[in-house]
Amino acid sequence: MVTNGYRLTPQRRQVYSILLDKRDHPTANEVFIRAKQVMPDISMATVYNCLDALVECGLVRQVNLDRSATRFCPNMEPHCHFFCEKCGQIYDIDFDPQSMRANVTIPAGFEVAHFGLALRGKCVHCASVSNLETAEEKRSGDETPMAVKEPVLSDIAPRR
Amino acid sequence: MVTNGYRLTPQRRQVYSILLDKRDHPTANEVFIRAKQVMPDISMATVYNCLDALVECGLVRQVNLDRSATRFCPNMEPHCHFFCEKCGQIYDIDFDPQSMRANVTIPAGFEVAHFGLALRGKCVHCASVSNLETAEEKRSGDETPMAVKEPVLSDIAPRR
DNA sequence: TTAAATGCAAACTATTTGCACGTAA
DNA sequence: TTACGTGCAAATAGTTTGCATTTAA
Repeated sequence: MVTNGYRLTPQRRQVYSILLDKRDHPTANEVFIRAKQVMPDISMATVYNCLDALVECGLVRQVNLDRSATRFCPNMEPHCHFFCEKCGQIYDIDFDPQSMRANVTIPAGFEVAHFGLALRGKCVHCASVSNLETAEEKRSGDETPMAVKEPVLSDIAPRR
Repeated sequence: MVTNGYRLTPQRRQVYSILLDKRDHPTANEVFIRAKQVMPDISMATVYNCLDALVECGLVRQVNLDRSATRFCPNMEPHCHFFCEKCGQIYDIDFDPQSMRANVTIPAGFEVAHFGLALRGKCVHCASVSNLETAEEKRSGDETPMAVKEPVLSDIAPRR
């Protein structure tokens, strides 16, 4: 019998279960490492295949926030991602796509399938740490300041 | 004299001017190809260096929408990106980050530096084309339907 | 004068592909 | 039974790095 569809293989179960387990937005490589602990013979190609299948099936989302590796998220509830620029952690944050939609005027003829909101900044932990550091610097006052780059390129002008 | 900052080199001018020219969200490689036409000796490493410098200076944004190469955008006005899943084109769309912000409840202690909204779907052009195709199929009715993947993985369950 | 930028090549990381074999449906 | 999935290895992207030389400030 031709199923003409995705098959439920042990590898796909395993990969999905790994994503559901810690929900820490792992990269394909991290999934691979965790999967190997249970299925020593699994290959990277299979991990990508499984992840892609899960995405296609609408069970998993891809998260692309910067130039680094794609991360995977099994949370299909409406939510957005907060990326901590200090520690690299990704956090899920609730939001209402309905009200979001109301704030964007889609040009006529465009068909929107998905809304993706990404926030960047400092997470609770990193924010409190760097606030502490700032406070300490102010108190002691003898910190060698890190070389700060002056954006002199600001006065750049396009060539006529 | 120590400038302690970014230098305004011909290469950086050129790269920035390329981004401003067509505003079509090119990848680093596309910028490289265009730059070579004017500066045959420019290298890929320099293109990345220039792009990164422009980003650091707040003149350019990086756009990461999927697993493919990072794209670069010289539009620093508040806007979001619409990614056409059919043709791959990226469009800038206006939006108001203020009202957006009001719709997301940031957990206590998190410091948000940037809001990034990404939309996916079909652009005007691709939407009209596929609507035409759908209409044709309905009329003729003898189209061999493309093999549709049944997401049988939907009933997947995490291992206990 | 000199720290920063360039060009080149080599290194790396992320992802994809081809193919023989295995297996879910 | 058979189209789809797996594992392995090799191939491709995409991006980064080390280093000798050049250059903006």
